[in-house]
Amino acid sequence: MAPAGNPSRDDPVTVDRPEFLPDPALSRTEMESLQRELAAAATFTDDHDLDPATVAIDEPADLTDGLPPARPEFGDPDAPIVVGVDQAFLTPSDGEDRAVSAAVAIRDGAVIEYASATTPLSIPYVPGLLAFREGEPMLAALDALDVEPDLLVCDGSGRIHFREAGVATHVGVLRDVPSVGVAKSLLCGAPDDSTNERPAGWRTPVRADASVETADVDTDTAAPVIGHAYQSRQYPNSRRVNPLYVSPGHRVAAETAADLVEALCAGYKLPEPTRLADAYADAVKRDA
DNA sequence: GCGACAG
DNA sequence: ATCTTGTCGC
Repeated sequence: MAPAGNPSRDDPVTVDRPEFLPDPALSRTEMESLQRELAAAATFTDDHDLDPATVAIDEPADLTDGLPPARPEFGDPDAPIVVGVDQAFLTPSDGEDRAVSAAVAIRDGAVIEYASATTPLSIPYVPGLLAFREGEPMLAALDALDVEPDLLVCDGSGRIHFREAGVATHVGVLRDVPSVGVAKSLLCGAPDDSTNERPAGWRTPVRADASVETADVDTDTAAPVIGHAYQSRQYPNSRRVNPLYVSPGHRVAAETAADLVEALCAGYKLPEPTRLADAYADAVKRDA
């Protein structure tokens, strides 16, 4: 049940904007200036035909007995295709580290395709430069997909980023496809309200702070909203679950990004596309 | 110098 | 992200 392309790292990756490729060989300074140019090319307003209602997922997938089989013939063939992307890592004590990138395409609430790619990792994780470590693996997995995504749901930040160019923005601009970033912790910025003890469904804007260099953080003007803290799940008598940090990747406004992610959540903390991509990445990692 | 930092 | 069993609380 896991048909998966397996492109090698040397296969050229398909992009609409090759000048923004996240080349891991760049210097840190070059990576940062590339991100500034990327942010300038990104669109943080709605430029798509998506309606949260048409991508909504009502029933969570049952993962207790493995991943659900891909059923391309199921559901409305004209519904938007939402693709969740996530990575897992292979760390042999002797060889090189490799990334397992997984993409899961969902349409009308059903999985229609799985695709993955296993690629060598060139650089370590550096906060703010995640796209240069995981960008190529993600693009390789997206290349292995037969269907064309109408929306990308990336694991990590989009506009919530020092230069407003997180991995969701990076991949979205390269492919010129609407994208949103879903992070489990906050990279930068400041929530309007405290995120403690919030009920499911609650959200608050996240505004740029002094660490966001691309935004003007003056005294009199309110700082721009770069994303939202969204409480996707909570327990009745406990306040342990942390919120999700949702931000625009490309061609989606901050408020809409939160609306879309809310519609894609079906009872678990993570939106279904991310949850399935996470499980699929682990599955590929296990038998590899 | 101190702090703070997606996966 | 990853290394990992039991365990506290829905």
